[in-house]
Amino acid sequence: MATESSHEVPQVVIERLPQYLRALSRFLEEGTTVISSQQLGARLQVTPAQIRKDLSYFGRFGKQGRGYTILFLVEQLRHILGLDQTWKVAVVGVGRLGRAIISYPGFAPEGFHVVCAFDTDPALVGKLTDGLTVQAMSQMAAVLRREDVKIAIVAVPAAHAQGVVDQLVTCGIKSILCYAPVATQRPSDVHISYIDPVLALQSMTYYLKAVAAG
Amino acid sequence: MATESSHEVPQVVIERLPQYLRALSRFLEEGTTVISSQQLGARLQVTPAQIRKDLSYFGRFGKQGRGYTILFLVEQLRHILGLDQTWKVAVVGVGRLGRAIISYPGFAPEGFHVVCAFDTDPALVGKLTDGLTVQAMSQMAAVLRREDVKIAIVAVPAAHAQGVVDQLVTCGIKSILCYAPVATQRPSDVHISYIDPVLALQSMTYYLKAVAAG
DNA sequence: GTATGTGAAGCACTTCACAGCT
DNA sequence: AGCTGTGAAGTGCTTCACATAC
Repeated sequence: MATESSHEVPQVVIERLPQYLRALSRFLEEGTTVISSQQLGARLQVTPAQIRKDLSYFGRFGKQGRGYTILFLVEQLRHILGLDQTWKVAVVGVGRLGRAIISYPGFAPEGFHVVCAFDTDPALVGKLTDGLTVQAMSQMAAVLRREDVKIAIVAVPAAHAQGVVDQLVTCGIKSILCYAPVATQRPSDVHISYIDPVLALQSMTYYLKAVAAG
Repeated sequence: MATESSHEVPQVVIERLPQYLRALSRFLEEGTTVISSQQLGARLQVTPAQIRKDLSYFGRFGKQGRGYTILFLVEQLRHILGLDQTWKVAVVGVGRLGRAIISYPGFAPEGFHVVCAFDTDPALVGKLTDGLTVQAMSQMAAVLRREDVKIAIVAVPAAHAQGVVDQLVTCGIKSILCYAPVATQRPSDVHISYIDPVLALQSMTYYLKAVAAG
């Protein structure tokens, strides 16, 4: 009971669970109520064994001979991932990209609510953006604590990203979604995911080039 | 000479090369001309052995006792990745997100040029968006061929993504960057990368939840 | 002395294959 | 008959450690 089991579940597994969840929700909408690992895997292009093994890290959710009751499995996955609650999110950087993130309609339905926004630019501070008042960076520590924000989205220029990450870490933030195109240093207990379309394109050209040469 | 060596280099390696390239470019800008795998790894939080191994798939680019001449290594990596040329890109879906992608200033400096945009909405077709005229989906096959476009960015609603991917595959497109939140079916020789902030957030909450409980 | 390049060892994730339940 | 859950086997990526080169 001393150590949490967090590290026994491979991170790749944790990254697949939200995909399972999303696909299962769609099956539900389509009227399916029970599903096999076979069927789910076909939709997601994952092997059935992979799905069963992934789920087995957390319990026994299926019925042999039948499959999984989708509604039940969805509930379980939402609980495992901590998605049976809402999460407050802060956006740092309210330029073109930051504004797009703030007004992106895909977060709220999934339980992620942007509740505050920060920027260094005095010309932006105090302005309303989609119902949010942009606040000064100096306010950040106090606001994050008061609002109990646990997740930050970084949308500042590359040159400022490291500084912003440092500040967020100081504020006790452990989860960051970073849109800035730079690898940032941080303590090992801070999770950062990067959204980086240019990196994605730059890997794809390797395969295009190879095909063209073949 | 029969089989291309594409499959001998692990995909994870290909995904790291653009990161190396970006970090190296920054070192160059800072005035560094020679670097060790140790120094590069420290910046990217990758082990030196990993970097040396990754590079060894493609040749010997360093000098023992010294390290790597950055300018030379950058050139080599750009060539390996096929980044020593420009690539034309098509955007499919010109809603809010599609417009943001078209006007994103980060692609062109890296050699990715959005040269055409498509949408089903007759109200959008013919309109100018950042210098591009939105075209009807029916034009797609002809335009992609004429312009020699090899990469497509999908920015349509989830419900239409599969259909669009199917059309792109029919057009011979092998590389797709997909912003729609759905896993799409496709032939194994078609590469799709997903940009999906919600999935990223949904994995992060697992660790937040675990910390809160511990 | 310093840092690369690389077989070999180590580790982690994936797939197999089958016992067990429905 | 069908499908899950899971040890065991298989695969592939990462790290080690050292010969080699400067």
